[in-house]
Amino acid sequence: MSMRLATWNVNSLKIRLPQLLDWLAAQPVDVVCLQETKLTDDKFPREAIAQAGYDVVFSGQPTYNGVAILTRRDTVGSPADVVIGNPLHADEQRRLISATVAGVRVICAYVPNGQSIDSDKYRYKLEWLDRLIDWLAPQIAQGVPMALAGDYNIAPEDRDVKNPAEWEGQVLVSAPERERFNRLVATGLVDSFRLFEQPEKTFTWWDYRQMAFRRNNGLRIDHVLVTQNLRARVLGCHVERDLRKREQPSDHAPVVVELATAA
DNA sequence: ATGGCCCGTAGAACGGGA
Repeated sequence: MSMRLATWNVNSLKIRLPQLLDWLAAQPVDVVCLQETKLTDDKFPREAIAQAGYDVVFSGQPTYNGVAILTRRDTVGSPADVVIGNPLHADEQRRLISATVAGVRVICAYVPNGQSIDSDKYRYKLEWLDRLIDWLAPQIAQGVPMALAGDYNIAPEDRDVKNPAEWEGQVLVSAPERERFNRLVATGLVDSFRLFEQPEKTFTWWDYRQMAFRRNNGLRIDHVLVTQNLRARVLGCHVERDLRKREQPSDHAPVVVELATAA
């Protein structure tokens, strides 16, 4: 037995809801972490998602950000112990929601983009990641089985970038961001994707411009990190690339992890 | 070519995303 956990930056759930429902109907996953829902809570499509067989918890705001966790009712049940945001970091931006699902602490994260390295938004990004580490590290040290799934807005290594030379020093690949990613890993996490042999040039985001997807000019910036105590249960990890081929796609494709059910 | 596209919210040749 196993359960499948996915993360997907939908870039507006209002626009992407039909694709989300199509995807879940064709290929049901048990847990879905969404980012950039861009919906206030009163506009969240709770009913449509319930009719698809999922419970959902969410935290949104107008125009920007917004996160949600969907759980398949007949396999993993409802999300428990829901926490919105980071208790150590008062933040008006809705970028974090977490819940316990089938014994796993699931953290759904939308890491700030940073815009450019000379921007205030970049400093906010680094600070935000520091506060995330401050919050999660003690829980990881205590042995809480955890999956940190989301849009990290960080390509951890040059092999996660189609054209590293073009990106050198830029936001998404800069050394301080990668240092935060590595520090997060060092608290006791592992990148599910790298537990397996993967096709070269596998990415999760492609710019809408310049036919970037057709040229596979992308970056791998969406990740599912899991605690070491879950490592042996990770059966696979892949990018759901086909969703990026659809009409009116999100610029991100989902990442899906298959996790063996606890013995 | 210091831009190309997509989204929400205005009601803007805009801000933000990445």
